Amino acid sequence: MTYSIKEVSEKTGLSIYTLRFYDKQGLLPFVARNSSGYRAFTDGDLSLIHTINCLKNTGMKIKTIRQYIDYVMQGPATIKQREAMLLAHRKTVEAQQRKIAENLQEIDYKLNVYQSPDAVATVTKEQQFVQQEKLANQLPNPYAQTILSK
Amino acid sequence: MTYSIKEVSEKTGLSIYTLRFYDKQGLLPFVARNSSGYRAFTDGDLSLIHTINCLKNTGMKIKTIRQYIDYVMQGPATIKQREAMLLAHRKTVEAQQRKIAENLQEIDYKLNVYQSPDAVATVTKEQQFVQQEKLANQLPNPYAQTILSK
DNA sequence: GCTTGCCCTAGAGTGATGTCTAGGGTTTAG
DNA sequence: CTAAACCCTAGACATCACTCTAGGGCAAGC
Repeated sequence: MTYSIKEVSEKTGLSIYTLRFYDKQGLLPFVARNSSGYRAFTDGDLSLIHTINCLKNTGMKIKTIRQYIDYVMQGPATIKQREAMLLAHRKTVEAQQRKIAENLQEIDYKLNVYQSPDAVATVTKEQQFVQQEKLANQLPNPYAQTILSK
Repeated sequence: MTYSIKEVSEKTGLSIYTLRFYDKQGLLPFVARNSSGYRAFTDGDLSLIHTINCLKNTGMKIKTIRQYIDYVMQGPATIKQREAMLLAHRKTVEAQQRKIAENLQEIDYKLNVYQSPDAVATVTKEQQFVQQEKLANQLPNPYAQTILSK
């Protein structure tokens, strides 16, 4: 049993264009063709495409994914190299996660300000501070309206 | 006290090019100019650039960040809108985090296979499965070497 | 045998986010 | 007063990852 590109598109959520693009980029050297030149995807192919998707979704570049796939196509001899690649990638993904978590905290801090009952007062105070700062350096007031009553 | 674009570049890690690009995109309407037309950044500006960076690093598009900054420049009247924007963004960031965590688990699963003492056996078995599958559908063997000894 | 709905390739186009270049002005130390 | 090290703009160029178009082939139902 094999799948057409349309079926694979529906199963994976990748557009037909994207699948062909990946093939052109050398990400799908394992996908065979039938007698009419149509791509014939097997279940094993789907599993590899799933792996490709994982790497892509965690920010790995297509060139790097191709390197990984090339190793896979060379068989068990390249297990060490694959391990090294995934370990390196794992580190960048973890760093990415930490960064996102940090930034999310800052966003939450902002949200807390906006959701507090004193939001208007806090924001007004910030704005006044900025205006004083600009004034002190003889720079124009960047805000639409001036709120300067100390 | 104000900062030059180079100082801000060093403080934020954003390149001078990027800072100017952001300005062109309307992200820095609050940055004033001195008598020579040079940008003069204040501490308040740095704080807003920090916020912009948080939003950017969590995947918010420049257009959307500009909308947020536009609200900020309109003063306390737009607090509700800012809150709504950050809440919506917060949801997408959380979804993003979940997706990354999922994908990382799959990568870890692969890593476990590669790091196991039976790695060669496991990988060889996978490869044999794929080859059987291709054979069963009269498709060519995608691997460099054939390992078909049942 | 003709229409419909697939499939193919090559290559052009798009959108987001920078990055750099050319050409020119400013500031400061010697 | 000049060299070095900044600053500016406009706009070209680059990169990545698609997305689409043109032109054409194949397969199944009426």
